[in-house]
Amino acid sequence: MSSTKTPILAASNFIRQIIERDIEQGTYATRRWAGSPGDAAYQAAGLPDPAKIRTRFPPEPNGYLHIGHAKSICLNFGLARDYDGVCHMRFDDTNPEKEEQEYVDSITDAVQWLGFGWEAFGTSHLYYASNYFDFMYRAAEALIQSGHAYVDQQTAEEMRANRGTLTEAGKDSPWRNRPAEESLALFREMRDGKHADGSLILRAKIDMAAPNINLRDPAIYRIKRATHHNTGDKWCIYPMYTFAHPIEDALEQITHSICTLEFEDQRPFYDWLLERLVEAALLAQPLPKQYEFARLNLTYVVLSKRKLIELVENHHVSGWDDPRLPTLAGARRRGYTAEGFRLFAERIGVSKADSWIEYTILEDCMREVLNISAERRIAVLDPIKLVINNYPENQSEDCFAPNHPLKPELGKRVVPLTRELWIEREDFEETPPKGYFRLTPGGLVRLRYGYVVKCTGFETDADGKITVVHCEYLPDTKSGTPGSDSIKVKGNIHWVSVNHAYAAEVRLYDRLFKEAHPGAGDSNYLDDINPNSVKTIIAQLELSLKEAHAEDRFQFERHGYFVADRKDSVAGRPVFNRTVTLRDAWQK
RNA sequence: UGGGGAGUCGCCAAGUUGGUUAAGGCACUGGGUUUUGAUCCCAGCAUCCGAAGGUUCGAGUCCUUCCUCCCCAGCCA
Repeated sequence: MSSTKTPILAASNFIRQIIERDIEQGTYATRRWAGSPGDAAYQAAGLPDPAKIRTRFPPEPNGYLHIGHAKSICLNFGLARDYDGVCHMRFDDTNPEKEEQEYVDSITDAVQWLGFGWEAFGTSHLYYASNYFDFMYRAAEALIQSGHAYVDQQTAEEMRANRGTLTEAGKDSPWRNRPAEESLALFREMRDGKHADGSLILRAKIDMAAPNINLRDPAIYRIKRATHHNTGDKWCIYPMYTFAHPIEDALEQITHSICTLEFEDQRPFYDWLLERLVEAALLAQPLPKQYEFARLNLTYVVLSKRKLIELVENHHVSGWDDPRLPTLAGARRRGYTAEGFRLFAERIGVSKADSWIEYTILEDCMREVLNISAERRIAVLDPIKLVINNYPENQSEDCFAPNHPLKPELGKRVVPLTRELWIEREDFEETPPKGYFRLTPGGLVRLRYGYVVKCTGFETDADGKITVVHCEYLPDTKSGTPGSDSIKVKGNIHWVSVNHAYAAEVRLYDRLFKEAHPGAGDSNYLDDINPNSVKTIIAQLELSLKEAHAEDRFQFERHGYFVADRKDSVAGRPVFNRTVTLRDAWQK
């Protein structure tokens, strides 16, 4: 009947095909691994690498991870898992001005929360680009000595001007052909702090007329006096991403270096650099290869770092973990599950085509996972009182509600029925629209897990707003008793005993943006913010919910999936966040 | 109007070297089950693969031309 639908089966994609081909052809079979990252000589002394492939997830610790990163994480770690390889957790921390320890902590948390780890073949594979600064420096000197790099002293403005344009070739720097010894001496002075920030820069010497702008002598090492979160003040020069990343991959014996499309133009430099370092005997073949895939675009969401920061700093949301934010920290508070994200990642696939995934796909994945895993509970979110006039006062009767309709082994729990109950305001209509089959004057409806009742009247306040609904119950119709369904009713509404309820704070979240493409065209994405993205209410919950622990997830029957907020819940007084509603085929 | 990529059903996405009727998922539409208008089950859903030509017995898969979209001119990653 149910649960066999969720198994996550990996679909074919171009990256898997490349990996399968490489494994079949033994492309990386000769690699050796000495137990940790290192240069050619070090690795050569190692054993054949037990990992069939090595991938890596290389975030810069300068922000929080979001749903887009989840795609990359699932891809890289998932590939390693599926092909007997390992995925390195690597912080690409080459720019000390932007990076902080706080971010590395939140990132490792998020990756582990998603269900992945970096312990494999007996060791941890948590690495930092900054741990390779010594090697990078060595590689830079080797490049200078082989005539493949030089120290330029043009200003940033001059460099930009001489880079040319998309259609015009650039001009050689006047310092381009200075002797290698001179560049070497200058580079060492840069390292030794003898020059001001920005006054000198190390550039690769390739071709100022290259049609690919990234090959027009790209900057590879800059002077930047900043305290690094990891290396402190040891260095005042830092490598650029362009230079550092290929080296990081090579030192770690990465086989498949998977990144997003915008790095495609960078690949020729990636290969050029590594080949030069092989010539310098610093690295050995086979070299890692870079492959690019399309980053995730999700409707009704913004994923750009700049916009996320703006939303947080300008208090459009409560913080980086606001449940409305697409950050992993936010999604977690919202109640989204790691398994749901993994399902999502497989479901959307991997390709090179720019695409926009409909947000409902993500929600569906969460529903699919939660439907199987979440126990059911009863919650009245917008209460009005229902009085059963023919039911004795001071009487209480046990009704039995299954904890999970798909898993009878989880048993049932007792919910007490009394004369006065809370029911959902929308479950009563004085003048029902066509097709409405809940409570109406004179109509019958079943109190879920209890009796069938007949509406006998209702009360309103001065504004005509319904305050109390009256009914009478039919004694022989109690759920679970013989003949209880002799009277068929289509409507089935939930309820909570007034005397046995837990009045709790519940946050009803909706999407943060009301437009599928926030800020599309000339509009400002901030103007597309949904003013009703959260509604905080006091709901009447069945008493058992009072004991819920932070991050416990439930399906509130007929409403949706909710989670006890991991931040604001207190023992004995949990607060709930709505993760996602149930599907609703009833259009009102 | 330089370079690099991408265009297969509303949204994703398979489609190995050209070979019967173009996978699958989501959405949608019918029908069934159901004490959640949920779930689940069944059925339907591209004569067509950005366009136009061409090669071939045969093309989404090869060739030509064209169109559209994305990325690149940080001492960011």
